[in-house]
Amino acid sequence: MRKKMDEEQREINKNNILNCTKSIVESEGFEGISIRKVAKLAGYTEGNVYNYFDNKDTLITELIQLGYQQILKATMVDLDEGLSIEEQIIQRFIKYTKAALEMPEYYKAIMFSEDPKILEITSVLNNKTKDGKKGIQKLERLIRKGMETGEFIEEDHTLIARIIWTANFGLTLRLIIENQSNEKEIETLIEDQLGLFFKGLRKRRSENGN
Amino acid sequence: MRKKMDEEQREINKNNILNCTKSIVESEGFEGISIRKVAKLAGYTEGNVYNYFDNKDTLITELIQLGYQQILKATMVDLDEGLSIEEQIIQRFIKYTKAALEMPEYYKAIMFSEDPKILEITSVLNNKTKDGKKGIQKLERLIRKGMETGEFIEEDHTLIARIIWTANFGLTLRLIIENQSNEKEIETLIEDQLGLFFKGLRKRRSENGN
Amino acid sequence: MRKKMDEEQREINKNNILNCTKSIVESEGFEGISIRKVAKLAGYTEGNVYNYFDNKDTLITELIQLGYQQILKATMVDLDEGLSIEEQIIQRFIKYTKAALEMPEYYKAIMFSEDPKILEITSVLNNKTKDGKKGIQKLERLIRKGMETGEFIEEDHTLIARIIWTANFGLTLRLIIENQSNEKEIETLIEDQLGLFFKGLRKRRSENGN
Amino acid sequence: MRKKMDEEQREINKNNILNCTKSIVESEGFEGISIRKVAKLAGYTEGNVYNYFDNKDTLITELIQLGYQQILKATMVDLDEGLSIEEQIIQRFIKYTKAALEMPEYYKAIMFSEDPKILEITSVLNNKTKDGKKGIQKLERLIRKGMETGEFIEEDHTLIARIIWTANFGLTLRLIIENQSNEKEIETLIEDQLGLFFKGLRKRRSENGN
DNA sequence: CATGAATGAGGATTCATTCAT
DNA sequence: TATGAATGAATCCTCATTCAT
Repeated sequence: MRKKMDEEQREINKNNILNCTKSIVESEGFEGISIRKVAKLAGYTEGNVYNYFDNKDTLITELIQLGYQQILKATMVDLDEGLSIEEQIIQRFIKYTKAALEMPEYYKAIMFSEDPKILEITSVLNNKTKDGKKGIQKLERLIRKGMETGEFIEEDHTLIARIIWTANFGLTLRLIIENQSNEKEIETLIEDQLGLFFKGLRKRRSENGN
Repeated sequence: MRKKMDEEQREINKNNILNCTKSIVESEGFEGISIRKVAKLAGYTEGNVYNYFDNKDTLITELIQLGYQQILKATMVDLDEGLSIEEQIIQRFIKYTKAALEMPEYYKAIMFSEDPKILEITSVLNNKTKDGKKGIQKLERLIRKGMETGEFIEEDHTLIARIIWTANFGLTLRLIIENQSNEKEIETLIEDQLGLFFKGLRKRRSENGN
Repeated sequence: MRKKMDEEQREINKNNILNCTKSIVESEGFEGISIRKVAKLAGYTEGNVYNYFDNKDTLITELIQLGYQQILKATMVDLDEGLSIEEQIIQRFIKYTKAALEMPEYYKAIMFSEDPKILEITSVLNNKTKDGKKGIQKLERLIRKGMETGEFIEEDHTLIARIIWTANFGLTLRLIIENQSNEKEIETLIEDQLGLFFKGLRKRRSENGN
Repeated sequence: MRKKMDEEQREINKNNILNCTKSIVESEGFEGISIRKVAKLAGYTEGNVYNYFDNKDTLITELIQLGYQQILKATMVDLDEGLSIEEQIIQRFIKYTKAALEMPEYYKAIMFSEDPKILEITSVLNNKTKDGKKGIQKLERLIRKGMETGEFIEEDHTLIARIIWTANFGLTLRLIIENQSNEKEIETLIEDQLGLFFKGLRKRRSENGN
């Protein structure tokens, strides 16, 4: 019982540290992280931080993993029923991008990490990684489904997923870097980019069964 | 006359410093830059670097500007004659991406800079910026031309340029971050991504009204 | 009865800690000792170590005492019968030196400690110390015996013991520091050094008065 | 001219730092050295120490080299003429040991360093090192000379030198560690130890040219 | 007895920048 | 122009020890 309390308290403290670190990242960028600042902001002694994280690197790694989960959670929310595959994909990307824009520095850091542990989650051009956790696999499945239902033309669904994902990734980054924040414009841009893709993907009647 | 020599020499020295900084960036990443290292590598004393650059920030800003020019130069090379607009665009993006992949750390730094001076050059979603220096403007012009010649359907050429540019940007970054280096694969990915866009852009006979 | 168990357990735990510390010393040197590392290696928590040792210093002192006993034990092993005093001394020194060379860092630490408690055991040039624990006293006795049996010339046996002991001490240390490990060479060096001494100590017929 | 001044000043500053470090060593032992303390004692900023020494290690290495030179200088002083080889050796060892006893902590550190650069100078059991600098080579030469002049019996002079050197080394260390400081006693001990060796080395008439 | 969080000081090192020369 | 010593603050990290639980 006591043990459980302690475990809980520990978890709370770790999260406290992580959240403080996150707020540093958002205000000063990722390179602004220092154990000093983190400790001060979290109300701990510098040394004590090391009771929760072995070193700066593992702190950062955990921070990034946490951030990625937050973005995924925001993306994986339930959608309206009855949407076409195309519409589902668009809705998901809009949610994803908006979540990213709410923690821009953080998102950049996650997506730029070359830490193998992080790349296992974030990589997109690489199929050597475990399944399940990765966002692009959801997209892949949707695209395959669209091909099966005849909504899309037959193509290499892995390739298509990569093409679309990276495109939205680039757009999201430019939105962050160029500090665009008009919600409507953002949605439009995403829709237009995806729309242009889908125009090439949609099965038209003339290609149909005749 | 002597004055002129001095000016020239000064320019040479500045470039020397910039190039040395660039090589540090490629080997140690952008955060690896320090005046100490730059000075040592360039064969100057620490203090003397400050005779050429006010401070570290201006050095970095100039460095980024230089890097962008180098990438643009590699992109703006002459192409074979007789290429369709679509082919021209694809060729340019392949060249651009390859140039970026040859200086990956550098490229990331350029594209991630939020320094206003740099953004003036690199921004893509923003039309408040100056004329001809920017790469996306060349793309815009090509797309407009393709619309005028009837190769593409009529659309907002600025928007289309942004959509395509950011897509390739995202792909390029993932190639860098995930450290993909197979030239053939890279070309194929670029071609496939752009190809999917153009599929939706190409004017087909049935849309041709005649 | 229960109390006794506790006492026993306590002793076991202390020895566990001491042995773990010893292994740290051998792998990282004496300055590598930290309560953290000791605790982790011994499977205790940091704080708990303080239930067994008042502080780092007493831990180290006890450690050194333990080490000295181990070396003495290795030295005081039974020898073949029928050896001359000279041969006995040589055999003992070889055993002693080899034992030292098997725990080099540890041996250095023991012999370099200026902690009074340790010096009580290790000192050699000082006669103010207690009785039988000390290695040099065994040597002294052997030399005196050799003088009594007529194997050696009459001399100040305390002085001779010191001379010989320190000589072997210096040799042992150089063997450790210069990392010599060839067993045969080591034995030869010890034998040669002691041999040269004994050459001056042996009673020759011409000095024998008869 | 200016350059020369600067060089000189630099040398002065370096020596200042080295001497301050030396005094820390004598008062707190070798493990007491820290850049913080050195800087404070020398009146510099912590960071500035790094303008003179690349890091703590090189500072220590230079410190040890300096110390060894000081001991050697004290040892290599001119002796009275007309001394026998044996007497010369004894005199040198007395001077050497006294010099060591005047900087005990320092001496220990030098003789215990396993830094290759230092071992090149201090090693005694190893013949792979350059000649000239090393103290034992002087001893070797004297012994060989003693053999050539017929003062000593014929033996392996390298081996004899090692035996004698390590013996005195051990004695010196015990004098330091057990904090013996009576000059007369020290001299006697050294003389007695060497004397016992020489007793076995001296050529006696009966062994002489028979 | 045992836990492990917390402290506070100290460790080496690096850095951008200034300034007298 | 050029030098490089000097500064002062910041970096990450480790440590012995204490103490409430």
